[in-house]
Amino acid sequence: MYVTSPIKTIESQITLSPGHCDEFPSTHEVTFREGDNLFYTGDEADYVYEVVEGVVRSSKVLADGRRQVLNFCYAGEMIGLSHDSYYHCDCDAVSKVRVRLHRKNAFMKDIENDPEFCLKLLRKAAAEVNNMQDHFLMLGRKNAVEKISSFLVAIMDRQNLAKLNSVIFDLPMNRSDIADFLGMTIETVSRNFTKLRKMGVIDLPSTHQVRVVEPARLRSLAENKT
Amino acid sequence: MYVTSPIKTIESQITLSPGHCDEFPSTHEVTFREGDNLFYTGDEADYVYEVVEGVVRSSKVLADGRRQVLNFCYAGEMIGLSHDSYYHCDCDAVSKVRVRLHRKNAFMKDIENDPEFCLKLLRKAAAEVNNMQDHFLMLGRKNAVEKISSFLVAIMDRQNLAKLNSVIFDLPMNRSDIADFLGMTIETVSRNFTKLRKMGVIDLPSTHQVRVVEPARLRSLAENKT
DNA sequence: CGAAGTATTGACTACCTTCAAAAATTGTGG
DNA sequence: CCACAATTTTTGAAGGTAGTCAATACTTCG
Repeated sequence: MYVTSPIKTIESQITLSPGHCDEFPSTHEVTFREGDNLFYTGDEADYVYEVVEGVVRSSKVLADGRRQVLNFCYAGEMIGLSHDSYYHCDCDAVSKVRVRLHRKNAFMKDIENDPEFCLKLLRKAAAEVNNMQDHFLMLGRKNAVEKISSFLVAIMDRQNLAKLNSVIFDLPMNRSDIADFLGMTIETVSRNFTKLRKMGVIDLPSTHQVRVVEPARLRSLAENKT
Repeated sequence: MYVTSPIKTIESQITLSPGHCDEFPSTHEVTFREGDNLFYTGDEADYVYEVVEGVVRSSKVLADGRRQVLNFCYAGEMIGLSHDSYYHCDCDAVSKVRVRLHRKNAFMKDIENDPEFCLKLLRKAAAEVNNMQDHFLMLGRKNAVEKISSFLVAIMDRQNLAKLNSVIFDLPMNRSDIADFLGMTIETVSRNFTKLRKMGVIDLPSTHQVRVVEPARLRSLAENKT
């Protein structure tokens, strides 16, 4: 037996479809409002979360409060699969969120009983590692414009908006989330959104919407200085 | 049947022991000299590499030459397990290196035939994702001193030197490698090694050796400003 | 409509980078 | 083993990008 919707991600990014885990009601849905916490670092990792609707944010925080956003999880993705029995990041709702909770016990049993499922997960984990390595390159080596550009390109690619000439999409997260994801400040994020707008590469119909006017140019800005 | 030495890492970090893959001579050893390339981005990923001796470096490079070192692999660790049929990073010998090559076909077969092995790999992948997330925090949010401190602490922990009061160990990689791993320049790396030395936290018997005089202080510097 | 929160813009600062030179280390040939 | 060249590392000085602090504008929500 399989659940209906696709399952994704370890710590938010491993994609598997179709999912497993419902011999019993080992699965149930919960709703969170914007800003609500799903789990904290150190909590017992009893569940694996599958985002059904909305966007969640995972993050780590230093003792003095500096925060790094690790990922934004969209519908169809999973978060909270840990290598041990505790969560290793905080997880919060960026928007109103509906999630399906999978009991970890049942989930792990499914993996053990289905080698193909396990292998698929492993392959997705490797793909995820590769994605994260690209993020390393961005955090470590790209400047502000390149970071913002990369961020927007990544969203386009993730939502299969890559091939369109001009695209408009939502940014459910606020400037603070973006800043903490890209390793910069909200001011620098804002300044560089403005910069891209003034360059004519993007337009900002509202603070939570982006129209990419010149996708090709944005893509080249994401990698090189121009 | 199992190979004798422990196997580690997907893209260098997933640890499994004991390893598999030797029903046939699907495994053989090769030696590389310092600076030699093991594989490049885009090469056919025919082998999974297990480091037996020495240290290898994986990295990604932007079009204009900016480089991000992704990881340093020590003896017992593996690199080159890709989610598809190509490598996604460059891999080079930091020192003289002996590696055991595992044919990918055989390796994958082993995974398929041994659910326990696969699950172990998956768990290690999740642990690795968590490690990489900590690296996100470092690249995105830590300053120069904190980066150098974190780097040294990570090496100590990796080599189980954590509990000693004063430790001395080798740094096989050069300043340029460290800079590209931590997302800074060689000058900043050098200046901050000097800074930590002048603070009395570490000593530098040679450019490729570090003595940690005050491990506890180094550890606190790795996370907070002091 | 007013208050609170978020985003943008501006002025100034700081940290890291860049450019440059000196010092130290490594490698090579006599 | 030493001398010299090449490379790497360290140190110095100047400059730039992003950060900080502060004020204004915009949005959201009661």
